[in-house]
Amino acid sequence: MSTPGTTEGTVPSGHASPNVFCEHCPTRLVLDRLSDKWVVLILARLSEGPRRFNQLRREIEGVAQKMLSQTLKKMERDGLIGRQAFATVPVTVEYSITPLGLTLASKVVEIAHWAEENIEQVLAAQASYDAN
Amino acid sequence: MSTPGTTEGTVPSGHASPNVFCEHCPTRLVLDRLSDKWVVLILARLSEGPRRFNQLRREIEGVAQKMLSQTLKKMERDGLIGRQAFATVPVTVEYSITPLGLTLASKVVEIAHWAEENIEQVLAAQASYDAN
DNA sequence: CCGGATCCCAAACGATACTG
DNA sequence: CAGTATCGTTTGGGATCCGG
Repeated sequence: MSTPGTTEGTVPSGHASPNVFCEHCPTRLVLDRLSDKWVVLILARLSEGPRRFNQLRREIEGVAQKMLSQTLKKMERDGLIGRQAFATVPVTVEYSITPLGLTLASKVVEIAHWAEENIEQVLAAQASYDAN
Repeated sequence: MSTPGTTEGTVPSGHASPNVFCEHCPTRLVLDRLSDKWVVLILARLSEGPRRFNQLRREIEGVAQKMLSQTLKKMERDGLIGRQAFATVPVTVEYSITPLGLTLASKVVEIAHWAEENIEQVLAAQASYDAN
């Protein structure tokens, strides 16, 4: 990435450049977000347009309410999505993607596409590996 | 992705098309791999060239031997990386990326780049959020 | 409808020690 | 050098109930 082959970044302009390979670099936080299993799917959905809470819940199979609300809160904190509540009764809440989130989403949907396109090769490799 | 707005894929050719939003679709396996915290970093390193075990260990700060060998084994099973042992003494093992792994790596390094480029915006958003 | 609070289990992860 | 084995801790995440 920044400085292949080294463990700490050089300093090209101002302060230490971020380097995901460095243990305590905050960029690791971003990669950790992708570990949050649902972030990828939420980003993909919201990049198509705003969604209400239960709407998202239905569209993303298998997610528990707790995980969804937790994940949405984290993503809001990270500035990836926005949240707007309408004082209807019962209350309506709408989540939307931010410009920042959209740039990440564009990268992330490519991973999803890759998964859909190459899953068969992966499954074949697994079968072959397990045959030994 | 495949069929936005629905929960199950249509069947264009042969069998059900993969759909990451579908709960039990195997494409979820791929996304789960990215949850393996070290996969991204290993892919990035190996896409630069082959590495020996301890070489990788040194280049990826903070990884435990156990996690590294576990993760490498999974990735080999998935067909993302190759493993070659040389009967030297002591034994030498070299890991390299496969053509399949390389296509995924190209997507994944973009995420890493995004992290390095946008981390400040994320940190700022967090600070702003926490101020409330 | 949109969540928060609580409980609980399984999996991930890390540290250490040991082996071919 | 390149792992495996074991143990203990931490975290993710699902189920359920409750409240605004």
